[in-house]
Amino acid sequence: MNASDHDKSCCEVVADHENLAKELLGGMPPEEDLYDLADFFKVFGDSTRVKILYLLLCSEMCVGHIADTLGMTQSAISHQLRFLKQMKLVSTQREGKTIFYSLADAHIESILSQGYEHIKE
Amino acid sequence: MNASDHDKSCCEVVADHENLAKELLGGMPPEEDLYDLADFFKVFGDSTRVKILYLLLCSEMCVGHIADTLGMTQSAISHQLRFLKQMKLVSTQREGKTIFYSLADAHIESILSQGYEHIKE
DNA sequence: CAAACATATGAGCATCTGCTCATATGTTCA
DNA sequence: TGAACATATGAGCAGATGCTCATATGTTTG
Repeated sequence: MNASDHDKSCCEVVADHENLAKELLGGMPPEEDLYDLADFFKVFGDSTRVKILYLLLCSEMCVGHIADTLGMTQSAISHQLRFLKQMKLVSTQREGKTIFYSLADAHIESILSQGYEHIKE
Repeated sequence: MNASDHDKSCCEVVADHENLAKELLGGMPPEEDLYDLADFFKVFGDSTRVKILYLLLCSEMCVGHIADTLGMTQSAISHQLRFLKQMKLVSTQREGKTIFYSLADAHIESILSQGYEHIKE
């Protein structure tokens, strides 16, 4: 069975099923935003990145320090930080040889804590 | 360079670097919770699932109707709904042959909207 | 019970992801 | 300038992911 085979009689009686679909789709953000949104949440969908974000919630940190604290390689952390930076969740500040990473978005803490509330139910 | 090779002198002077790491790790949720948290956010990290959640935000819907509205196969949607159910984001209610899915968590709307705020900056 | 309908599920496959390894880039200081 | 340090990055690989296709399960109705 593919997308167009659904017998609409299963749901409440609706005069024009196609128009309802359009109406529902019209009520949500545009397609492109939904992709961006999914990409944004992908950031939080990996435990390494979540750990990094939690660390940065306490204070800004350099790459090597994050790697040490999490017991991971500098390379792995650096790759993830690049991703976090692309997604504008962290920002950097160079001081000599070292580069400090810090959170760049105010929503992060509340998003994390709301997710945490969910899994703790 | 691996995790233990980092020369701690790059950061602020800290008396006992290892203890600081433990302290930072102690300030965040336990390892297992962080995995659960990442798994939770993984749900929002796919545009198909985000679309489903947005639809269910409007009203409960049956599988075939969701598939139709999104222009995807019944199978694809059913697989995703199973995942959403496992993660306790949706719940089901059978009425005869059809099964209605609805949101099962109050955090979903605010998590989605905070994510949306972020990408709209 | 058999046919029709709604949904669920397992296998298979192409793509994506997150790591490692080696190496490059950039900075400081002797 | 060259050595040491901090970070970035590209290639490659194993495992995860999201779909399709075929089929199974469950429900209603003739």
